[in-house]
Amino acid sequence: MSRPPLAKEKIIDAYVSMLCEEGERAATMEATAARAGVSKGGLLYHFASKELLAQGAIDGLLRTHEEDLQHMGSAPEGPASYFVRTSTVIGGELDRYFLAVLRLAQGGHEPSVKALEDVQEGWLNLIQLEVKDKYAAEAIMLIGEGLYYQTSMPGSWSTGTFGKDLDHLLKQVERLKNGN
Amino acid sequence: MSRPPLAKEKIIDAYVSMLCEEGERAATMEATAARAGVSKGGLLYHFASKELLAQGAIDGLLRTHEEDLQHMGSAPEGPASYFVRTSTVIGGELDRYFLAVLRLAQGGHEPSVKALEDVQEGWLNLIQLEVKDKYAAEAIMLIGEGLYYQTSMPGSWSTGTFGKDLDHLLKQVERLKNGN
DNA sequence: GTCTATAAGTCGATAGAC
DNA sequence: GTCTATCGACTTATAGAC
Repeated sequence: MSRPPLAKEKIIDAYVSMLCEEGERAATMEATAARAGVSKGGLLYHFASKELLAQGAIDGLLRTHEEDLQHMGSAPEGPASYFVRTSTVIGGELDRYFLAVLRLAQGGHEPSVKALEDVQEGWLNLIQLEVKDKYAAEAIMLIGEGLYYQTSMPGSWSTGTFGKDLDHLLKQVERLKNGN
Repeated sequence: MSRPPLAKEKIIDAYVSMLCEEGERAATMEATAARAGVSKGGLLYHFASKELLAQGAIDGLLRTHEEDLQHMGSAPEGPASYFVRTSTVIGGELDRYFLAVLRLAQGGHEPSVKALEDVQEGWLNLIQLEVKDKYAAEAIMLIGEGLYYQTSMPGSWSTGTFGKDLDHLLKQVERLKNGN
């Protein structure tokens, strides 16, 4: 896990951080290089184009997403509650990659849109294993996505209206889980 | 309502359309001028900076949002269902302004983030008049925002997974509205 | 009011020294 | 591997003709 040259990881980390904290427009190759502590030419040795840099962020998302599905599938509270609960907690490795790729997707980057669709499908499949009512499962998915919509607002890292009411929100999820 | 010079409206309309259809990055002043049928210099006579152009889009959002609150408050189905239902219907004047300002906000534009917070607060207040349970109202808001999260994906204009299941989704909203 | 021309700066990417 | 230097394209904004 720590074999590849250190510089590559530092660059991806800097790129993802800039996407999360300052948006896609600010995440230029020059700014990324400066934050990673290398020169622009040094960055381009490891990532020959901006497209390859974006692909690096997508790879990180898919890798951490697979790990997350393991945790979600074996969570004592069940996949649905696990999903909604972790939708509000920003700061983990998966969240950082997710938000970074979300920013790329919202900027029109097609491979990022595709990656997010795959991630979303993985979540929905697990939730539907627990919540048999298809439309209740979809409503729960939308609540989680609504929370991501909020955290995707620049400057509002985990300061959303709903973060502090998480326990009450999970009760609403319980009501959706238990059919009429 | 139709007093101000026609060119200004054409320019705002072109700017909003480009934000919606091709994203923030493509909505340059040059491209906006071309789409509005004026030259770059002609555009800058009406909007002296890109910031003022963005403010024009925000003004359009706040104006149409006030009109929407009237409809939402007097909707026979109630504000909550009206809100979720109209979250999936893209194409109206408000939706265009909302999506345009959302793109600006996601690009890090602070005045747009502030405007969206105000719009969101207006919606939540109306929903809470109907749905007394505060947390049920918040869950309904999140479902609507989850739908907006999907429509905010470039290239997926109203082709989301949930658009065709709207009737079933509204039944889930009904369950949240009627307390336990 | 609307245009052309251009200034001034930034972006991604290349070339070549060390 | 990492750097400096620089190119060509693009973006916002200004100046001034009509």
